[in-house]
Amino acid sequence: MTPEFNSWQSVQDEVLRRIHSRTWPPGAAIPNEAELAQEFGCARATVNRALQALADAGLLERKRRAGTRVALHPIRKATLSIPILRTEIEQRGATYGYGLIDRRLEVPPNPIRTRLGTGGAELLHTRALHTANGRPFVIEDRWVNLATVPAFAEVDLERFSANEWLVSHAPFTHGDIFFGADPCSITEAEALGCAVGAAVFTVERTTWNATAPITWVRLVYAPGYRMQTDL
Amino acid sequence: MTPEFNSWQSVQDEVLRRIHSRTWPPGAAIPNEAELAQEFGCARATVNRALQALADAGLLERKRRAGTRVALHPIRKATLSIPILRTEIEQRGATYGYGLIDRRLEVPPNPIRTRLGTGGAELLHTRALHTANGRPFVIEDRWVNLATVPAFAEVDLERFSANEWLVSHAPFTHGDIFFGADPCSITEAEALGCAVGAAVFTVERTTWNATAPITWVRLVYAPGYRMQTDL
DNA sequence: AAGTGGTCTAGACCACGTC
DNA sequence: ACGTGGTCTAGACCACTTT
Repeated sequence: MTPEFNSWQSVQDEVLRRIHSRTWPPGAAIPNEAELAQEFGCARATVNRALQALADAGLLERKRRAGTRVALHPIRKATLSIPILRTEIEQRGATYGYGLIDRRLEVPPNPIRTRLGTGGAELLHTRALHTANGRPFVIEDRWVNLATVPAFAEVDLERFSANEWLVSHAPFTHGDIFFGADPCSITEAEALGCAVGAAVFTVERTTWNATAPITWVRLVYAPGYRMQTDL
Repeated sequence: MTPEFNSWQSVQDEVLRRIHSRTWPPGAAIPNEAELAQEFGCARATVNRALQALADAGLLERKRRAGTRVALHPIRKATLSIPILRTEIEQRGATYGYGLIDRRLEVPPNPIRTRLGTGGAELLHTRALHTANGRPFVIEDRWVNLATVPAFAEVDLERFSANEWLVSHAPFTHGDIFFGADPCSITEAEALGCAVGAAVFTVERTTWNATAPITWVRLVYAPGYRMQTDL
């Protein structure tokens, strides 16, 4: 007798099997939800849930009226979780440490001013070092827009990292993030205790609350750092 | 009168508003689905859909019996789409080019052999250069396990890149991916036309089909490359 | 115009984890 | 043990897009 597919996961597994076995080759249209529901002996909503998950994963392409097709070039989507730095370090089984390097009110250089759109206003510029087992792990170089987050001016940055405070007190609605590789500058090399010009992994993140810019941060990881995720 | 929340998106917006306005502060428990459904005047399934989306986004933490809480440290999840290299270059408005550098059957060095778990077997080692507007963009250094993908042995790699062929012909069930920054080696510098030791962004990806290893690939991007995504 | 996916509803049962 | 989220169902209406 026909096996039963009474959970959306089992439906998803079966659809995956047909894609991998090329029963439904790349580019082909697959039966519509109603037909599949009948074949699988379940409700259409269950099929919908399964297909939607596969479309999110990039394996199917769905359009109203046009139906559902197997993606020609399955674009894999890797999800990076971006935890606070303390958690990132502790998850590696290391002891977390933190120290403030610098904190001053000043007008940011042009590229940052432009990205944040804060014009000629002064922002709070903070620099800090996060350590793992006492060894330099990452530099946090940050500009905070006090016009959006006035309470940040009062935070005792000797004790709490800007990273942590902002995450729990200044929710953002959207932002962008860039990953790259750069040669280590002189001041960065000094803080990280590595050679000038060494290849370092960098992250630059800008966040907004609605249209109000909150902060721009550049993270410079010590040489050898790798960021990982599963597919 | 009470506004109506008859779509899961509007429910999500309202919940978001309450989180941002700290009506429901970080760490607090929020009413259960049945209560919210009644308050919002919609079905519980609609509330469920909204809360589930927010939990996926890392803003809520849900546990059976324990209920739903606002996350203390909202872990942002950035999703990177990993397209085939041709598309990545064309999306930047550049002309895509491709050239095979090398192709030979050999036993991989120990680290790669260990990662793939192929023991002392020979794998197909290919090296290729992908160009944007004729300028070196990324080196693709790849080991393919012919035991899993025998058809790959017949592919004309002068015409089709390994990247593209594998994506459409060798679906993988899972894999992992590492991002890092490395100093450019001599051979890499030669292919990319940059200085030896320059900081380059690197990606290392391993993929399996069930338990069978398919391929290991290292991508070395030309200096200055950045990977971007939105939050 | 018509067919497809997208979503909502009301009710039900279940799995899990906390109490 | 029991309350919570997780899911399934059957039916319905709607939005979109292609024909």
